[in-house]
Amino acid sequence: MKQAITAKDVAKLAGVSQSSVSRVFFDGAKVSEKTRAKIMAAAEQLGYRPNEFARSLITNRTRIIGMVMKGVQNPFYPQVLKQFATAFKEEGYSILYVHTNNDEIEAEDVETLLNYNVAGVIITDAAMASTVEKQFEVNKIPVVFFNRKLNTDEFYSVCCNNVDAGRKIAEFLINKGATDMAYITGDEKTSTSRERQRGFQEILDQRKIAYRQFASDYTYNGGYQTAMQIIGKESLPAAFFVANDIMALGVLDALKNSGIKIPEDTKVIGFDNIDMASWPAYQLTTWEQPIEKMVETTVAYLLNEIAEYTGLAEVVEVDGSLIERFTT
Amino acid sequence: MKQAITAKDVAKLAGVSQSSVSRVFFDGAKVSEKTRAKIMAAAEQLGYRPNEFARSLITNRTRIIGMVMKGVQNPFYPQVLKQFATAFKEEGYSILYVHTNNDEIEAEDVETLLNYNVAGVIITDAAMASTVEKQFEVNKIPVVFFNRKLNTDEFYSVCCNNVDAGRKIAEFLINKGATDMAYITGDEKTSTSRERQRGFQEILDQRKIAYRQFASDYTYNGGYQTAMQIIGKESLPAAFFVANDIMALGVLDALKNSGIKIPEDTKVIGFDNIDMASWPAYQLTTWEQPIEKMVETTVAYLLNEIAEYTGLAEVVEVDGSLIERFTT
DNA sequence: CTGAAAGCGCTTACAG
DNA sequence: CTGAAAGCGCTTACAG
Repeated sequence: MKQAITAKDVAKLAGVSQSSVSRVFFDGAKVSEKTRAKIMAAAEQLGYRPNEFARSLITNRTRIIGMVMKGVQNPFYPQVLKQFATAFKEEGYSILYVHTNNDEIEAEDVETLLNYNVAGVIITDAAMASTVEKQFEVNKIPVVFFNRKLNTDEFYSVCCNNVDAGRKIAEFLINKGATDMAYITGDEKTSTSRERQRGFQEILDQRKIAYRQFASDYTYNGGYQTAMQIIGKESLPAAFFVANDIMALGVLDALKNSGIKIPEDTKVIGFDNIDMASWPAYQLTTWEQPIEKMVETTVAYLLNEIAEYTGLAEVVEVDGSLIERFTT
Repeated sequence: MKQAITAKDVAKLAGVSQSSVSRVFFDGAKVSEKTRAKIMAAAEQLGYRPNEFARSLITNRTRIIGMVMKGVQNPFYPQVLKQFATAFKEEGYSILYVHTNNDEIEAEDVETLLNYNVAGVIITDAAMASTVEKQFEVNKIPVVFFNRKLNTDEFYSVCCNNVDAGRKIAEFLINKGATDMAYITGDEKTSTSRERQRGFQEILDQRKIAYRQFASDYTYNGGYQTAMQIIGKESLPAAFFVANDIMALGVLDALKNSGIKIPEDTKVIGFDNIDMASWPAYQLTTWEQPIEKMVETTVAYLLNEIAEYTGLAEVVEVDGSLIERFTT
């Protein structure tokens, strides 16, 4: 009842074979201009669209990209999703959105991706077990970790240059005159949090500047709570480097609520440059992640791998840049 | 090369027919426990998964829900996306994410949805031309407008009870002693903005309370700019009803930046109850949209229509509730 | 309960 | 360049 119009119908109306209809709608096939015109006219009249499933069944490939996301509460990710959706639409690919509730991508989600035989997979903030990895590999489905690096070097991964950003941030704060500093971590299982920390601490150690670290979780509430605990118990550091913006906003609110003046009493710098960082209420100095470049890189890689699978594993690091506002 | 394992392979290993393998993996088909066990064992050993495309081709239905979104910059929508993804995953459905850049859903996006023969469509903040409507109808694809109501009554639509919420908000502010009020609109093409306004103004008119209206656009920056213009030129109203939260935050920041005390000098109430509304920096009084109930209603409707298409068009309005914080 | 067979709507060698 | 035909991996009447 659904999908009433098939290539056969078009063929009949146009007075040609079904194969010719197929050729018109399949890129790369040859048809004479004359038959093409006849077929296009008939197709238009009937409202024909090729059945994507029949097509996928026979070609054994799809034009679907699996997008695995977890942290939609962080505005960074909706932004990323939007950009991927837009970029892939231009290339004729659609997005299968898979929301995972776990740190690690769930078996069920992998099933979904494999069932739909996705052309490629982008994983934004989840990890992946090595058994899962094998499944994608066996099926020659390229996978990109976006904004995450795994411990193994068996994956293609697109990140901001986090270590270097940490270094630059340290130097920036030193130049601002900060003499002791605190790093508020994100989820410590993530490469992003660890690498930002590494670069940051490296410079402070070199310059013999006091370094403290407080564990948090990449959420607004986490940042708020962590800052409150510091304010209650510890001396105030001269500057905070907070592992991402949304958490930095929490830190900022906690400090302000406690009557601490920014940037006079202490300074705060975040990471990501989400929209809110530029809001008048915050005016957060931060490190901009080059989302566009990261997305471009990811799309280019996936399209290449789709065209010819190589399984290339590599970590691509794109440079971000400091955005100075009023919290430093 | 991909999708190496088919039902045939499993059948061979289990010593049964391919039809029996199919029956084991197709809900509702009957197989004896004995053959089922044999087949399951073989399937597990080989890592068999039914090919979703072959399945869809023959049954002429899919387990894909098309999700059309525009405004991912408003944190309300990522929240909605997450809840839909989670709810549909439980039902065995996947989400095809379609990002539209237009107010009206684009022809290209409709093509995508039709090509994938989606089982149902959810449209969150875009409109739809009537030609498009027909296409879904002809294909018996159920469509839900989520948080939007169209001018025509030809669609199923799930909303918060916006008119009533507007009334309640007016009464609430009157009880707080506000004697003249302003409504800051969202995008005026949307039903949500107009209906919230209607209920709000209705009560003010009844009580003969001064009402002003300022056009804005549902974004943070829009709220900020609109408030700034009011502050420059107009007398300050005793209370603002701002058509959504993200814009209310902009209004709040503009007021605060201008040295206006809240809730003493003026009051502000938003709409949605996004996470940020509860942040210490804002503590925004707002109207909570019952996302969960709205999602449940939508999912239930779609599953019904998928099971048996009726094309039922109805506007379902779910009641929200006032969340009082410190801006009123 | 089970198997053989038709058929879903396409793509793609293979002839002509 | 074009058509007839095989086949992708399933579901589903139809017999037995």
